[in-house]
Amino acid sequence: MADGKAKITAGGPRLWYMILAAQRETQRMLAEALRPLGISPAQGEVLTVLSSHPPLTLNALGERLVCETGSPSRLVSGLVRLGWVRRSPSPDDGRAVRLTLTEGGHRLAKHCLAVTEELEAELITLVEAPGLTATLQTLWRLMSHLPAGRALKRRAGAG
Amino acid sequence: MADGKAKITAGGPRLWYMILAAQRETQRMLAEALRPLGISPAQGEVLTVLSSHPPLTLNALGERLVCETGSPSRLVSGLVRLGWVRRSPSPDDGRAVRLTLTEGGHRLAKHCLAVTEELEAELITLVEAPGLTATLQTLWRLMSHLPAGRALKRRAGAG
DNA sequence: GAAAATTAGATGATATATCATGTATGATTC
DNA sequence: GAATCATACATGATATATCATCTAATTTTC
Repeated sequence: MADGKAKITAGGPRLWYMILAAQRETQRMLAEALRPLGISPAQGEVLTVLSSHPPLTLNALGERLVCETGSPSRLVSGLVRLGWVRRSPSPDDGRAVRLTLTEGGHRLAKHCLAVTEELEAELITLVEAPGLTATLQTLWRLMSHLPAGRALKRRAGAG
Repeated sequence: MADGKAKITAGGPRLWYMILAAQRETQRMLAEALRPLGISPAQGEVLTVLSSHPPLTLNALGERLVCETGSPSRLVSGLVRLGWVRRSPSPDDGRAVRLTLTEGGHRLAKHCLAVTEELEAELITLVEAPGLTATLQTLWRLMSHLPAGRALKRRAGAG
């Protein structure tokens, strides 16, 4: 089986394994690229979402994350401990928590975004853009009605 | 941003998040489909690889798995405990372990493969096949030189 | 306005993934 | 053939992801 000729039918790599492999590898690359910043890919996702949105509650943050499903308490706790995120009580709901970035958190989020974009650009040139665009469109169509896809949609929606 | 128009450039969903979202969702579906069989997606991967290959050592198995990188000792231990896999000493290398499926393991592997193929067929019709083919080819090109992609290649190679 | 239902978040438990270390066997070198 | 090195696997530690449970606060219902 030569490159670019993976069969989808029985015997060829299953769809899952292709997707899983892609996830593992990109995760690895991203983890390596973010290591100098001292954060994990999941933490980076939280920082970038918080930096591009008005203050979010834990729940609203969770609705915009792909890396975790429920309310990302522990993920956020780590970032609070590192000093990048602030937890404050929500003014209008005693149950809710208001999440904001600290000064350093904002700087780090920018840095993280820059690293991510650079790595992504490398990757895109690596695989020739037109095909990748089609790929992403297909993936998007595949998932736009599933939880993880809706998380991305919410994120895009609110700017 | 409408369906099928996800931008890859800044502001649109990042490549990672699309891939991560696809992985999370397909993982969820597969886990649900395999739950009646009492195995996880990772365990299912081990079973199907073992069923289509001559007896493998732990190391050789690891080289053909996407779900884990190193030597999947613990993953296999679970399957041994369940009675689906047999660990025996390798005849020609005192360090190595020879992994084979038990009778029940073979049956379960077949069952697992059937479930997987059915689910995949559903998914493929769900997203219209031509685009998906292109997607998989692109993913394959993206990863054929990375560890996870090589694992798939080894698997395809040895039949 | 009191009781019931819902919601936000924290937390414990389990499974999984990654990294590092340890131990025994085999291969290499001299 | 003894010492060194590499390999196969197991295992401990840590981080992460998922599920279930628990508490406190809000909303709903009557």
